[in-house]
Amino acid sequence: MPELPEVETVRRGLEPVLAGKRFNKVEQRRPDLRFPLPERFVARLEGRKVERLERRAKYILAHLDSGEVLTMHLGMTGRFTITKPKGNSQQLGEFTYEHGADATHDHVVFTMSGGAIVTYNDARRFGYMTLMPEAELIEHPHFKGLGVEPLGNELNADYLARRASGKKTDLKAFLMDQRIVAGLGNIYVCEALWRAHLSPDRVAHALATRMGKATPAAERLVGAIRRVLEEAIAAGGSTLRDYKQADGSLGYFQHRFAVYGREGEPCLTPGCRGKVRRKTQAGRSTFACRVCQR
DNA sequence: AAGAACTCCTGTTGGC
DNA sequence: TGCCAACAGGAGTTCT
Repeated sequence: MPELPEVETVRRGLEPVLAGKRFNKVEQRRPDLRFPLPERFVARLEGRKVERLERRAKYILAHLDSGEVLTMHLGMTGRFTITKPKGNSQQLGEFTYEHGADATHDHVVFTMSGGAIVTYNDARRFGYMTLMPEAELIEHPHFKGLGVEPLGNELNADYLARRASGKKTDLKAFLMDQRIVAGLGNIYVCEALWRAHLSPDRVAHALATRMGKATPAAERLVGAIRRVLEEAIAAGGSTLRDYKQADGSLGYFQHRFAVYGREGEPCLTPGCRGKVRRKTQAGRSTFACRVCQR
C-alpha cells in the first residue's frame, strides 16, 4: 500500500506510542506474513524498550534496548491501528476502520507500557517484519542494496545521472527500482514524471550525457521527486492532526494527484490540451500525458 | 548480467 | 442481483 510519504506518516503516528515505551505484551497470531516472522519473536520483544523509531525507504525501524532492531514493511495493505487506553482508536493506513470490527487480518498486536495497543493488520500479507542485531542491518538483504533517500542530500542530479548511465530500461522502471531511489512507488513515480514533463517510456540513460553528466531532465526530475514527496508528507501530517480530535474515521490519503487514477481526464499542466492516459508497464498501471511528457 | 515477467495473497470494482 | 476478470500504494525470485 504505502510509499515513502505514507510510511513516514505512519512512523510519525506510531512514534508517540512506541518510542520510549516497552512491549508489555506481544501477540503473534500467525507464523508468517510474507516471510516467516522471526524466531522467538514474542520472547525477543516482550519487556524490551523502543529507544527510537526511524524510517529507511519504506521500512519502519524500531531500535530496541536489547541492541536489536525490529523492522516493519507494510507491503501493499499493511496498516497499524492504535487503540488508546480510553478506547478510541486511531488508524494509520488507508481505509476507515473501526477497531475490532474485523480482526480477520490482525496478525500482530503490541501492548505497550504507555497503554496503547498497536495492531498490525495486513489482508494480502505482502508486509513483513524482521528482528536482528543493529550491526547486521546494513548487511541484511533487505537493506544492503537500497538506494539513496529521496529527501536527503544524496539525491541530486549527478547521482541520478550516474546511476542512469548505460541503463536501457525506461524511466518508470528506473525510478521504481529501490536500489536507485529508495521509497518511491507507483503513484509518486507517475506524479514525479508528470511534474518533470518526462515520459515514463524514455530510456533511463537519457538522464545522463555521454560523459555521465546530469542533463536538465535529471535536474527537473530531482526537484519533482522532492517536491511531490514533501507535499504528500505535509498532507499526511495534517490529516493525522485532524484525526486526533475526530471520531474514528480517517480519510488518510486525501492528496490530489495530477495523473494517478485520472485516466481520460484533462492534463493539469497549464496550457496543455492533453488527456491523462493509462497503460500497463511491468504489470503496473502508468498514468501520463503524452502531450507534455516527452 | 541486465531487464522483464512471474509470483505471493485477499479484497474491491466495474462490466456484462 | 450474480459472476468474473481486472486491478490494487511491493518487491523477491525466476525467466530470457
